[in-house]
Amino acid sequence: MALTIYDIAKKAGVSKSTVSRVLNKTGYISEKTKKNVEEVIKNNKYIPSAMARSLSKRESNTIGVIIPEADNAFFGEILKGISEVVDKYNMTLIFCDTGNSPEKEERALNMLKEHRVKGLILTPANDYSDEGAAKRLRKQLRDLMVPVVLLDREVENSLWDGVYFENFKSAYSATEVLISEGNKKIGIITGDLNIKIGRDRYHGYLQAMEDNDMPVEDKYILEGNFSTNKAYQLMKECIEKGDIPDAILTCNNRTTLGFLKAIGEKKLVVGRDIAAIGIDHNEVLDILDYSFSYVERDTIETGRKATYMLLERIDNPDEEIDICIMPFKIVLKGSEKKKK
Amino acid sequence: MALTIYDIAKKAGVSKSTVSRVLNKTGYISEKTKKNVEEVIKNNKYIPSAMARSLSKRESNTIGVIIPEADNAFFGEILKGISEVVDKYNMTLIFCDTGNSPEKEERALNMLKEHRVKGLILTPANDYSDEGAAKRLRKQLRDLMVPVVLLDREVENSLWDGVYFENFKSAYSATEVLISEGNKKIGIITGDLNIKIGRDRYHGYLQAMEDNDMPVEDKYILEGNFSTNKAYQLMKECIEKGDIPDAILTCNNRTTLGFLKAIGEKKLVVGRDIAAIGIDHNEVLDILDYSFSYVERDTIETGRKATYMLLERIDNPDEEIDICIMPFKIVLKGSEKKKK
DNA sequence: TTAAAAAATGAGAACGGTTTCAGAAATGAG
DNA sequence: CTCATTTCTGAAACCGTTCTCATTTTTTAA
Repeated sequence: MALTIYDIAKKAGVSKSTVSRVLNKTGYISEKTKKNVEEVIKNNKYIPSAMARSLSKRESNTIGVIIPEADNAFFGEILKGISEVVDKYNMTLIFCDTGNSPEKEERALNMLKEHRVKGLILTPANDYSDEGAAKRLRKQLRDLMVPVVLLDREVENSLWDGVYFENFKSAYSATEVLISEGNKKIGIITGDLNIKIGRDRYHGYLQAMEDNDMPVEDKYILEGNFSTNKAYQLMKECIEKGDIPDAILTCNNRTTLGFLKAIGEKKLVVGRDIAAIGIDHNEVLDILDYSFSYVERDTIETGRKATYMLLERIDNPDEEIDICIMPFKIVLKGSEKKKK
Repeated sequence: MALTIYDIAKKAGVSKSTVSRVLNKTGYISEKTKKNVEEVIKNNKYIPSAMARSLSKRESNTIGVIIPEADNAFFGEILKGISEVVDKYNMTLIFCDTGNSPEKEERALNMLKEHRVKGLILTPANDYSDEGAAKRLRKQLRDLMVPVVLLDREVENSLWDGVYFENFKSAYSATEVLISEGNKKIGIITGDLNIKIGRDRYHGYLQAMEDNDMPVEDKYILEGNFSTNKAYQLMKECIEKGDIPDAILTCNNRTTLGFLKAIGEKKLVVGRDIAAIGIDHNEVLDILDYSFSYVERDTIETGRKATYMLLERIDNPDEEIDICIMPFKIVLKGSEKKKK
């Protein structure tokens, strides 16, 4: 077994109180004993037990992170940002991937509670739009009894801090770009409409259309679910029906890829046969010089921001709820209009 | 503060020993008290403290994972695989991202030791080819005093289990594909040659060339570092010099992208002006129907495998060292030859 | 019926730290 | 030189569990 504080005390010929003082730089200590104890600690490579310490201090130094898909670059980058700040503050990060399953999420929450985490950063498995499920999640979070920062996906009627993106507005703006470029028949491949961010983007599109007196046609509304494959299928069918819109808004990075796949397969060219703009940046498209306009947001920074907010909240539990909306930027690459 | 086992005992009118028995389903207990205690636990939403439990049992249920770049899809997928198995066995995962910095890595190791993790899955920040640094890492790992499974990057002369890829062989095979397609001047954009996997791939290339009596020309050996940008710069310069090889082997996913960027920028077409094959799959290329041949490996499965090996090792500390080499598969898409 | 065995429970030590308290040693003021 | 401070140190309680014993109660066997 690893050495204990008592072993060190014995070797150094002092009491464990003294060792503890050296360890924590607290209270009075003579330079001589300090040096001596430090020596013994170093020689024996003693590292105190975080568990014992937490137990004794009745406070852990750990935060929990629950995300739905680590293998999605979007969340990978967010995790990176979180990890950066957690490391900076010498804290510990317990990681859980739910694979978008609410059951796994519940298990993860219990596990984090067992570990008495100080706080939690959470992207819910889904946003529990069904009120029963949302209620259940809210209850689970309340039972955790620690600060929570929601990330990317809201939980309606919840009282937690959150870092979100401007879903409605970014879709609205992107749609307006398509409109202002003179596209007439403008369609959308939506995200999952069971998820709020999916709905918000869809509504942003609808609103932009309405505000600009553009007709919204059902046949150009392809109801997807944020996956590459669904988007591909929908777009493929759409093309096969022989009636494609002038322009399309794709609602996330994967949807964009599915769209492009269908387009490519049918030998159509974006920016010639169909205009398009997407939400989310696909780094690869730029690298390949594949001109595709998009709505960009800084994911790594988002992870950092969420972590700072959590730490802030841990220190000030009684401040007002803080919601941070990360800005977006529209990057035009030419795909937003059909060149004649 | 959260409830303790003692609170529950009081409410249930029993001793904490009894509550502990109910909690752990151990020892004798009458059906009646059991039901009663369970009731109280449930009503009060009592969740025992993992720290106190670990301390008492002198064993944690936690493993550590250290990877260099969570924002790299490759590691994101690996993390996904690890997380899956960790969850399956109801364990806890402490996550660290080193950003390829040995200093951060050392801090991470200390932190994990503080938490008395049961085991560690590690992709070293670099492989410490410089013997001094390698020695230091080996020492740090030994000091951890728990099982370690290395992932993707070896540490020379270490005595740890590991899950690796067939770096030499896959580069060898990929190079042979280029050779057998009749390409004469075959070049390579290497990975970081300070890292063993970088060297191994490079040596695989060299060996394949030698075994097939192909001349290796310095000017076609572009020494990269696994990054998109470096590969881009190198390839760009190469093209600008006006003497490009017939075929190129790119040594990882990012290198491939950098290569493609340079190629595209210069209006060259892979499979027409230059043949190429890469190590690592870039999902996007397939989606975009961008025919690029590559060496594929199953990353999520690799994460799972590493975790199983770790758990196995934790249970059987004295078995022989286990090294698992994950298989690779060459997927040809046509880019491996120049169509005349 | 009775003694032995089995079942049920609680008391208390232990895990490895921190922290409060009290006493001893050193220092300073008068 | 004495007394009050200040500095230094250790003893012991505590954190929330598990686990070993010991004790009591119940069951079983003879």
